Amino acid sequence: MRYSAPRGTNDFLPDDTPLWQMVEDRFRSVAMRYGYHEIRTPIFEDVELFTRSMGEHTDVVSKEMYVFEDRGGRKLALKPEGTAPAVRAYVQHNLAAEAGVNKLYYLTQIFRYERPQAGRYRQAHQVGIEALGSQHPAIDAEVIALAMQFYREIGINALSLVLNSVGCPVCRPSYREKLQQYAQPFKHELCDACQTRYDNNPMRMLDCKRPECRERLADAPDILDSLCDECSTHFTKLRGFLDGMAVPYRVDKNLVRGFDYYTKTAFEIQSDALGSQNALGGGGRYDGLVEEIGGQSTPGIGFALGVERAIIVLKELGVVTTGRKPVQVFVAALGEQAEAPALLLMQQLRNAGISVDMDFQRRSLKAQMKLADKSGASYTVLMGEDELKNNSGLIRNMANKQQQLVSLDECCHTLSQALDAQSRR
RNA sequence: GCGGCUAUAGCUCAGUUGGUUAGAGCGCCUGACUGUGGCUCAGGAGGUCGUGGGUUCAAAUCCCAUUAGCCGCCCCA
Repeated sequence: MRYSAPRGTNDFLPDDTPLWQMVEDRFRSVAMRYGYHEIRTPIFEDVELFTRSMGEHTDVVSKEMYVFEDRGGRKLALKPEGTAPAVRAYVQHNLAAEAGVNKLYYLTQIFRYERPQAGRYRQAHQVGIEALGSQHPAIDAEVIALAMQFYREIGINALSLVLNSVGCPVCRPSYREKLQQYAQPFKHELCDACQTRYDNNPMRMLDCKRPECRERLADAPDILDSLCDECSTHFTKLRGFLDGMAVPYRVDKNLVRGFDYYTKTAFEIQSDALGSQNALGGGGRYDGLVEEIGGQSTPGIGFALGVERAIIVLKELGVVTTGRKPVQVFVAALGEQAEAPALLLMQQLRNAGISVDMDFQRRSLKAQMKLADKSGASYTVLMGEDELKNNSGLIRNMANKQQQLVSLDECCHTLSQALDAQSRR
């Protein structure tokens, strides 16, 4: 029997992982510069955490969660998103007791039972942040700026930032009613999905992609005209901050986010390099979520960005190099008597912080040189009969073929200096 | 969950109207160079033709099912 990875999951092989590491490293680096701290939460949680926070009528909750019961009868779910678990941990450990705003970042895997497609997998990776404890629009602006800076630093510039406000419990209900009233006369002409949305979540009709629905709803009431004073002021200030920071964006009154917990600010980052999965990431404010999960009423805002999608875009743009990282030194040992000295030298080099590899298949010198070349090593140390007679190794500079016989005691020091000089260049 | 396209070597792909031992390029191994990489040349290894059934004298090729990937819908990261 030959096994393969389950549907919708991926193996990331040594040629892939350096690119992933680059993306992850730069995300950490940007998040740190914005004053965020890493949080790690379990890969599974109580099912209820997600049904309560995201809303039981959302697709993710109603038909995409990996739900299971453990041997103790607990109803659990593999996490389908990162916000609810982070907020749960925030409440559980009373992080609110800390001074100031809690700024958290995470890198996580998420699980959703969906039909796989490029950029859409059953096990996917997200990086995200959550800022808890401020309702000031300045934090919204900072969160959005962070996301855009992250993309810039990994090498993605051609993006559109789409912005909207989805209101709050004060103004949203009346807007929903307005929308229903508006659509009521032609409700039966909308697609099946929209007819369901009409009842469950009328705002979702607005981002329907069907041309017929779009046309019918083109002149629907604008949520931005229906915002309460507080939401309206918040949105205006946010726009002012973004303008001030020179973060370009586009307001789209039809942008609606998928989960129920969003309030006020909603944003999405899109790329043309992706197909129908054109959202690289998105986020928004969730001022009611902490309370919903059982904490003190606390405002919050965050985002989640899809790592797979970012990597698809990077490859599409051709701005990145893939492949393994080179080692610095390769040791070519000839014959059995060279094995022990070779191992010793490698330990010395590694203790000195230098990456080293050798051949472990007892191959010919020629074959070992080929491996050395493939490994990307800057230097190869040849240890054969002649060298060992003199208690030495022959250090070969792979770039210019210059060779130098150096006593084994000096090899580590010599290589270390040569590599330093090289990296300074 | 719905509709469609695809599946041949590690990778990218050829494979005529079904017709003997299924090919190429790259990669891998060996040698030319018995202790020296990249270039070149010469050899070589490697394939249950995704899987299971069926039609046929004969199937990589036609039919059905199944699995997986991709495209659109849906959803979203």
